[in-house]
Amino acid sequence: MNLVIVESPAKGKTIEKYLGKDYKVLASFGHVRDLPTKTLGVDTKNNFKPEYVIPIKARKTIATLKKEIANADALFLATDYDREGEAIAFHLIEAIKPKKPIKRITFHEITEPAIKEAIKCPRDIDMNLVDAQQARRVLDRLVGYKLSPFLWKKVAQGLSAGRVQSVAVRLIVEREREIQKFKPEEYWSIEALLSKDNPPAGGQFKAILTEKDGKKIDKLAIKSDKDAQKVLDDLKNADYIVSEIKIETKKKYPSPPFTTSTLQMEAGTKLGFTSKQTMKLAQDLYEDGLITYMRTDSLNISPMAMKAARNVISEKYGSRYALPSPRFYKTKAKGAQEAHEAIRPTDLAVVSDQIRISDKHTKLYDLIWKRMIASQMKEAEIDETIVKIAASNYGFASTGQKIQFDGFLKLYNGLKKDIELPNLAKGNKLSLEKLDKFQHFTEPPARFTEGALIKELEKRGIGRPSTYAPTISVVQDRGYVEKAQGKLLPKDIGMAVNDLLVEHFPNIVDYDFTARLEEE
DNA sequence: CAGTGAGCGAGCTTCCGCTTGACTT
Repeated sequence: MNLVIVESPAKGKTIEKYLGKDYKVLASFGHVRDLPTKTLGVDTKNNFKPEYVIPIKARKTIATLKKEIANADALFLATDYDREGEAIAFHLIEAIKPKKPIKRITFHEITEPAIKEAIKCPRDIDMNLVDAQQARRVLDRLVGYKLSPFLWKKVAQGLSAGRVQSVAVRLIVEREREIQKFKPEEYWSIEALLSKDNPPAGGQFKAILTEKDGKKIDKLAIKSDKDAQKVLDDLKNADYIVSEIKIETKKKYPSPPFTTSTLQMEAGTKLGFTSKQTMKLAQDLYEDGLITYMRTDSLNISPMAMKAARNVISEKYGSRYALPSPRFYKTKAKGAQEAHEAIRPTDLAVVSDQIRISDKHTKLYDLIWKRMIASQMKEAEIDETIVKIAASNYGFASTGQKIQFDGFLKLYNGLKKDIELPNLAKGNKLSLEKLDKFQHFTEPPARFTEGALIKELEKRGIGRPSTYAPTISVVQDRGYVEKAQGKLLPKDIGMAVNDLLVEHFPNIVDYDFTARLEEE
């Protein structure tokens, strides 16, 4: 018998099924050793040597694993293929001290061929990766456990600061200040309602003023009612003549399948779930074997699932919606480690009607299913007609849109209505039905929603899939930030703490601190 | 002699990232 250790018990069950009776698969339930919580646990005078303990929660796990390894011939460490996973494998050895052969194996997807292949090519623990994790851990501890007491002394008991949470607060505080100092700027737009001469009936369409004396008019160029009125006066006796018609076929491609961050964002905007709620629902779906792992930064899809998607698309929507060969996506997220697949249904034949846990589970599953299927559907083709219209020394433009082929839009993000223009030709004379001026004001930047903040953190490489939702919670629990109408805004204490940290520890709350840490 | 207050020491809070139950509301 061989013992295989993975991080997640749900994953373990699946893998055990693939490996058969010669293998027993157990879970470590995440990390099994960590720095002590009560003390710093870092010897700053001795090359920052970390002191590790086995947390109470992990003691039972370790006891079980020790017992099982005694009966096993060999130990396979199948923790995740990333920095934390490598460290967990290392700590498992340190905590168990197995007297059996140890093999480290890795895979990017939980499919039978991937697992069987992994078992065939074991390797040693990569100590460089382990050391990178230890450095990350020690640094986070030093930052968190040195800065937090500084705040207890200067501001209030129980406050906290850290590499990730303090930057999150900073983003929210600085956005709020931008909004506060924002001065709205007035500007005007001019819109003509036109129709084709002979016959005048029907075929009306709108055109926007875009040019003057052959030059583009800046959006903010017309600053007052007086300026706008002057344009209207100038155009009093103008003839409106079609000067140019351009038709372009544009392709619109589907979004990639979900990662943790995009799932949290989309479930927030489309379903109104908080990131915490989304993760809880996704966890349930995962534990029931309905979706792949939900804490991931990878856009990869197993070849088997690609094929399955193609079949579903051909069957449900017709083969012209299927792609001749699979579409691959590459992650743009800084520091992505891609230990898992993207988030997708494990069996694409299961549709949301069959999910009978709760209404919310059904909705989230439906979103994941559609996003996955759409990502392998053919792109949409949209004909865009741009009409330019000359009116004395001014120029107007109107854009028409016609969907030639809906492709993935049939399933995801819906169809926008066609914008119809009458049949026009260069030189056509148009009659003016109405000429209007509209007042506008520039808008301040928007406050962060949970999703927008997660997107910003991910873009900067700050935080990981497992910490986005907890980070949003902690900045609220500390009283730094509150949510109003779904938007995050700083409270006084959040602003005060931020200013103090920026003043005394500018390099640590710097937006690029994490990026530099990763590089170095 | 009761009440007040200064002074002192002990004990508590805290990070990020990996994972779920076992708790409480």
